[in-house]
Amino acid sequence: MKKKLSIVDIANSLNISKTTVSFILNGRAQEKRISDELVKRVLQYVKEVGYKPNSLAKSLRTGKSNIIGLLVQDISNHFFATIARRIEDLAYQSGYKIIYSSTDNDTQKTQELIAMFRDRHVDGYIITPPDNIEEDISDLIKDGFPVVLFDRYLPKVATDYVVVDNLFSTFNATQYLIDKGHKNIAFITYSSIQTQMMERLEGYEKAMRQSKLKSNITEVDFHTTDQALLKLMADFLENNKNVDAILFANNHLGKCGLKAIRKAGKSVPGDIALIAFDDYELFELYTPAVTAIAQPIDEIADNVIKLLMERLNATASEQKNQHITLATELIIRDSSN
Amino acid sequence: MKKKLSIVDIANSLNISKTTVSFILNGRAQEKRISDELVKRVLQYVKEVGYKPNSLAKSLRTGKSNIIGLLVQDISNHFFATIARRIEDLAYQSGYKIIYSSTDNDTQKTQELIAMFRDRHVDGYIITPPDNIEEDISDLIKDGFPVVLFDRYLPKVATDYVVVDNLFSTFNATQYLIDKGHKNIAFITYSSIQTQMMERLEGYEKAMRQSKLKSNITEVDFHTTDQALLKLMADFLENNKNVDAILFANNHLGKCGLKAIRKAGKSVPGDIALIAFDDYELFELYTPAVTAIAQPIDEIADNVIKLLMERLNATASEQKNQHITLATELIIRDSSN
DNA sequence: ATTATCTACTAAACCTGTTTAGCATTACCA
DNA sequence: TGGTAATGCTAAACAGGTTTAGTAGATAAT
Repeated sequence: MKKKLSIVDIANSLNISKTTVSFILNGRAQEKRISDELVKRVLQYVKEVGYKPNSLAKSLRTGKSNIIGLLVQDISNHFFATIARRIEDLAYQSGYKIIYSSTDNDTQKTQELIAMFRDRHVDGYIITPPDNIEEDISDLIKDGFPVVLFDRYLPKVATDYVVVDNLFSTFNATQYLIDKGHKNIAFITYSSIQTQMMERLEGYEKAMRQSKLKSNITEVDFHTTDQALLKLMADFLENNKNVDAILFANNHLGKCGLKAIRKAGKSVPGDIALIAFDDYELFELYTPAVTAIAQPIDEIADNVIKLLMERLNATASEQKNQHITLATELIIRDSSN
Repeated sequence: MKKKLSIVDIANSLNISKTTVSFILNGRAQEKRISDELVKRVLQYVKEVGYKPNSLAKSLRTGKSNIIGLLVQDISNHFFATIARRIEDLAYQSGYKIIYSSTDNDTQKTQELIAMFRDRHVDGYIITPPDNIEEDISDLIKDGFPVVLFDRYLPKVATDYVVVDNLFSTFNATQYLIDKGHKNIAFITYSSIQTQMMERLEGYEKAMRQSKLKSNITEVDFHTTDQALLKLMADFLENNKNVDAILFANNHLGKCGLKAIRKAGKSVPGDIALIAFDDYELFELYTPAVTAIAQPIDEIADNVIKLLMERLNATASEQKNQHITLATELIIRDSSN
């Protein structure tokens, strides 16, 4: 195990001060009037021996880390995994690394993770915030850290965010079902006060109201296990035989709903029409395919990174907050019916 | 923005030396003969003001970080995302944080990521190694870092790993197809020299050989885009009309295969029987459901963490390497046929 | 000739912890 | 009573960088 070189080793080998080496490596040679000849000599030597500054020491002194903290609800969920992946790639291209972790929508866990990120001197934050996290995030912002939220936002916290037009999306999807002649359209969602969920609910209700149809809303607890969810869906189908269409508020609910419907031996969209929020390979390949509200995954990731980079590069820390709302696409797959 | 407290602030407030504070906070009070009374006073005060040591400074001095580096092939792939998620949870329970990143099976990217992890003083590594990474991983091991591989291993590198019995899995799956009367069984895989892929191929070939059937193997490049893959699969179906069963070497190939088959208007398993390596919700819900070789995802994660924790806690760095091979399960879903 | 300015660097402080080496006291023992 | 041991704590070095403040010598200006 050959010992790692330090900046002092470099300085000693070249008989110069480590200050000089530091200035040169940080591109401050000109500003510090270090001769071109010496700059060349140092860079050459550093490359030759493969010296890499210890970034812990660097972060300790500068308070910067070139690391972005990414907190998503659940990294094993396809929607978040795909966004995380793209964010990782884009950040990487800008010279930033990503540390990510799942919040599980758990406030305390999220608080701990934020504390850990702060502790590791993360430069910026990308977060899908759980409930009751307003204060922690406000603290981050107050302390000057760039924070970009996505998927949902916090009405009480002024910062950048990227969301989709949830209200219109479910309104539109519900209207689509109504136009196809469905009357008993159910909406299955999580009982949540998060903006995206509230808006999705509202879109559904608005469409139903406009057509003077009766709403049928089921709210389930976020922490329900998959098994319990399946049971719940089965019971729902059993007790709501008149329902001829269901709109699911996210991909996980849609997935479990599909399973339950399949178990119940119902046909889609013959017996019951389905629309799920978030598209999914599953919905595309299911026979017959399930109509879905597709979120623009790449665009979301692109905008999140764009906003964060703007904040990271901003000299004046006082810039306007930007709110980006992207359109979704209703991917109709049951048109044959 | 209230300034963060440092250990010096604590020491000054209590009129004692920071050395003493450090010893107490690190549980070395007894060993260092610090009076119980002072210990109590310090702990009380630290709790009161909410002081948390700066872990960067700590890592810089100790070389330890309580962080584990996790490198998976692709975090947006369901198999890896689920394992990563569980590893994250388990590590968290043992007081470790996870940094993860996707290798994309790209050797250079992986090398850079390993360098970054080293640089951030990661304590241990969990890796699904790409090709030609032997030397970098050997270096890690030589330098005393715990390394656990999974999904595949490197024959030339002596370290812990957790894999599944790939050879038997595909042998068994192929035999199942043969027993059901299929004669023209194709195997679609990536052209890869990675152990898991080689073994899967071998299992297929062995079963075909034993039954004196002719192998039909298609190897595609790992970096083929989804679109190209779809085209490729379509062409395959077009040019192999006699094929009555296909075994896919992983979930992604299986997924694309399904799409192609659906486009070609073929029925499963009527026209063509399918088995995919890795189970997937998609395969379960597809109509009719697709038979799959399910890997024991939880068990893989559990064993990976177990091995890594054993190494991290080992006093004698010279312990035996452990190789764990887990069984898969052939989930038969087309038995009706 | 003296002072001011510029050039090309560098010594030392700093970031925030951990660890080593050691220093007063008091207690114990012959 | 002098020497050793135990007790309870601390000063200073250290990890590996960045940044501040400054210095020595050459050149220019007054």
